[in-house]
Amino acid sequence: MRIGELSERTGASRRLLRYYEEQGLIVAGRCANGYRSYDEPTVDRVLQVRGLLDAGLPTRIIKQILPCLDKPRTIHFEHATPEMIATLERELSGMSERISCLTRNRDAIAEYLEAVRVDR
DNA sequence: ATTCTGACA
DNA sequence: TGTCAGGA
Repeated sequence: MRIGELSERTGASRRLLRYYEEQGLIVAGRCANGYRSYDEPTVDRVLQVRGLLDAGLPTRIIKQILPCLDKPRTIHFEHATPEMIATLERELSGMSERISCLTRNRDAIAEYLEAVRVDR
């Protein structure tokens, strides 16, 4: 399939799909006319990448654990390398940090909203 | 009509 | 990431 169909099936814009390819997150073949050509499993790959991106993982990290990705919503740790583990552990700490930061802000905002609600 | 690359008021 | 240009 070409980029247009992949875009519709994954929800990622054409621009984004080309960017993912630039970052080495997905692979694309080329047709005689120069158009990018994607195979079926690429759909899941993109969904997988988007999920990781939404989770806050930077593309450079995703690139490293790409060989562990297969079907949607699953990560194959069978192919995990020591470096990969170390990277993910660092990422885990970072995530926890971001989560606590978000939690603090959420609570602060909730409190503010509550105060506003009262005198209204 | 669809995609490509490069670039940024 | 969007979007515009200039081609194919």
